[in-house]
Amino acid sequence: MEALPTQTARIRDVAARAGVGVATVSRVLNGRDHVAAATRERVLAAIGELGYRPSSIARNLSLGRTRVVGVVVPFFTSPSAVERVRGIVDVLNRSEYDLSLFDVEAPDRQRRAFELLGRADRADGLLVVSLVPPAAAVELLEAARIPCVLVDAMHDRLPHLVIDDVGGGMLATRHLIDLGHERIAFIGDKPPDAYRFDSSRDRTIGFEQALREAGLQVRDGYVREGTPSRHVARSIAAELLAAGERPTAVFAASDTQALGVLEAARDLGLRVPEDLSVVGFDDIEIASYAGLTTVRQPLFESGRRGAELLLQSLDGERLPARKETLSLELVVRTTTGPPPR
Amino acid sequence: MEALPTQTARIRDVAARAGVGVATVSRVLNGRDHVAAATRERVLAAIGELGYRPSSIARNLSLGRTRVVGVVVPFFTSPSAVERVRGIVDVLNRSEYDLSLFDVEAPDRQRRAFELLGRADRADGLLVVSLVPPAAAVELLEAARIPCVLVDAMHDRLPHLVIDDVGGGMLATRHLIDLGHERIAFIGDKPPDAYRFDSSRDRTIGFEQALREAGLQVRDGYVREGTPSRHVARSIAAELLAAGERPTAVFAASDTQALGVLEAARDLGLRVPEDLSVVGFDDIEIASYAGLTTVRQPLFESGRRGAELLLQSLDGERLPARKETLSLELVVRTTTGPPPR
DNA sequence: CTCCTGGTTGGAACCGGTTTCAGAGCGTGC
DNA sequence: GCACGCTCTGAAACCGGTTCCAACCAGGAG
Repeated sequence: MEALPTQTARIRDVAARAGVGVATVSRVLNGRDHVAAATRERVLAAIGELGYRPSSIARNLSLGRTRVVGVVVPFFTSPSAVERVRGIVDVLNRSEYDLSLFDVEAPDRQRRAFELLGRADRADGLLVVSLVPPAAAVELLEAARIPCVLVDAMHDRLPHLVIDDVGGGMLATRHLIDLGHERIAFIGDKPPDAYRFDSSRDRTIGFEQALREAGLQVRDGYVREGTPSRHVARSIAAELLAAGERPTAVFAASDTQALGVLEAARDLGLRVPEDLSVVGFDDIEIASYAGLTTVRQPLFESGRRGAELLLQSLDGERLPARKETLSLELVVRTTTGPPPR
Repeated sequence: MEALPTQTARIRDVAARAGVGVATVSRVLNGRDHVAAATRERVLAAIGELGYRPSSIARNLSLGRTRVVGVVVPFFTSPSAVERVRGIVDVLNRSEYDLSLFDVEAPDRQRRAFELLGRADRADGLLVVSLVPPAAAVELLEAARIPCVLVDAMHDRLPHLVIDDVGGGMLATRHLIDLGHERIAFIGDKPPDAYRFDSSRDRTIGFEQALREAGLQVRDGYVREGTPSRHVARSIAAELLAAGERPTAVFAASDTQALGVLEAARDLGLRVPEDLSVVGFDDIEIASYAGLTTVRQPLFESGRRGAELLLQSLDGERLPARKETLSLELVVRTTTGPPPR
């Protein structure tokens, strides 16, 4: 009967017990060749008897790696960021890497996080979601040879995954135009601080371009900017819909904001889609519940793909600092229809 | 003009450059006493010139800590788990600890994750969300002196945070009874596998108890069990509502399921709350959008509190393996009203 | 002037693994 | 029967920090 080891066993304890050297134990642990079957048995027995578990900290130091992938993400703000993280988790789970979550939210927290990004000795590679790392951080990363992939952000020195926001904006807007709408409003975001990736602006551009191509004009006050929150979108929409000549359709830069628009419509007793059509962007989980017509972007897939690229890079492959564009799809549900006559 | 260091500088390079010993550099790095001001200046200068950043891996080995908190969570399944993680992130962000996310989903992944939990050499402490660690894992944790706090799960040897599910079930049910409902149905979950925490059952118990106290009977076929998903709840509700004497109110074990019930009602052309009242549980973000009456449980707060407890424990405090119960609150919105006459 | 005290300092041991390298043992080809 | 080559093995160096401990130094007390 073994007494339970009060102190954790080390590799040399195992070696002593098995009557071999530490090198041999290490070879057994790592499934290396050149260990006689009998020896391997003895080592395994010793490991079992001592309840030995190798210290990954020590292993990491020796190997010079952390076996950690850092995920830098504005975790709090958007449901879509969470969905991307899900994709990342899905891939990393099958790999040898752990996932370390670095949330960035408040401006000062953000700065801290990018210092973290400098102190990247805590991760072998970085996935940055919806954020643009400052130049200094990129240089540090390069100097330290820490691979980094951007998801939903752009950078000419790093591989990155984006969608065609302009095209998406056009997709949504054309759908409304095809239905016969002429008074179409857009609700997007104010340009964020320098570190946040501004996809709303490109969607605005797509919106305006589609209108122009159809020979329609962008009406005064029909392009509004707020924050990504539902509540703000709701009050902006309330204003917009209370106006004399109100729009017959609203395109929102995100599903979250589109929900705010739907709330405003409900408040005013407007029927959707009879009195008002609404299109969102993202296709987050709730969109299907709300019956929201939206531009679907592959959130989960973007996380998956980003993680795959990073793993390749961690595997020694040299990734070009290339843009990869994921495809969009219009999902028509029940919040859009012909304009009222 | 310094050439950029092609190889990362080590502490002994800094020491050499500053003309001091490594011990002194270490003292400066860690803000220790017993370093003369002039010496400190020289060391700091050398650090700056070499662009030195200490290796946290080496530091961890030396200190015997990882400075990582592991969060074990079924990240994929429920929006409520994400909200709890948000609370955890919020606390950990202000601490010196990094957060490592261990997702568990598929049954086999689950087993792997609890092996992970055994290989807890990757974290100094563990937060387990909505999961009950198997006995073997708990023993390992105790042997390895890894503190562990459970959030939304129960265990008599570990500190844990729960809500009063029975009470919550009663809260929701009494609300419906007070409105005059007598034919009230419940949609919950099938008992999950052994590792998942079963809160649905206690909510059922509360439901039945409230009915009994009001002198009402639990009708045949009015207690249904499915999965936590919206779609399954929707089809169960569809069945329930198509029956001859359909319920006038439904209490769902989660908001997600309640949304499924609302969909089913919409499909059948039933008005809510005129024809049917619906109550959920959790108060997730979308609940307010849907106007769902629900039992609010402090999801974010549970994460915060769990993380705080763990940090205390990591700080050397000895936590009792005590249950801590968070309070519930009925949030009345627009999906409940008096029954149709 | 000597002794003592307390602040500074650096050498070396240590954390727990991996890996290099040289050597031991043994079978085989000639 | 001998040299060669292959497999198996362990001592020791190494990864890059922290910290113990002894030594050094300066200033104040006696």
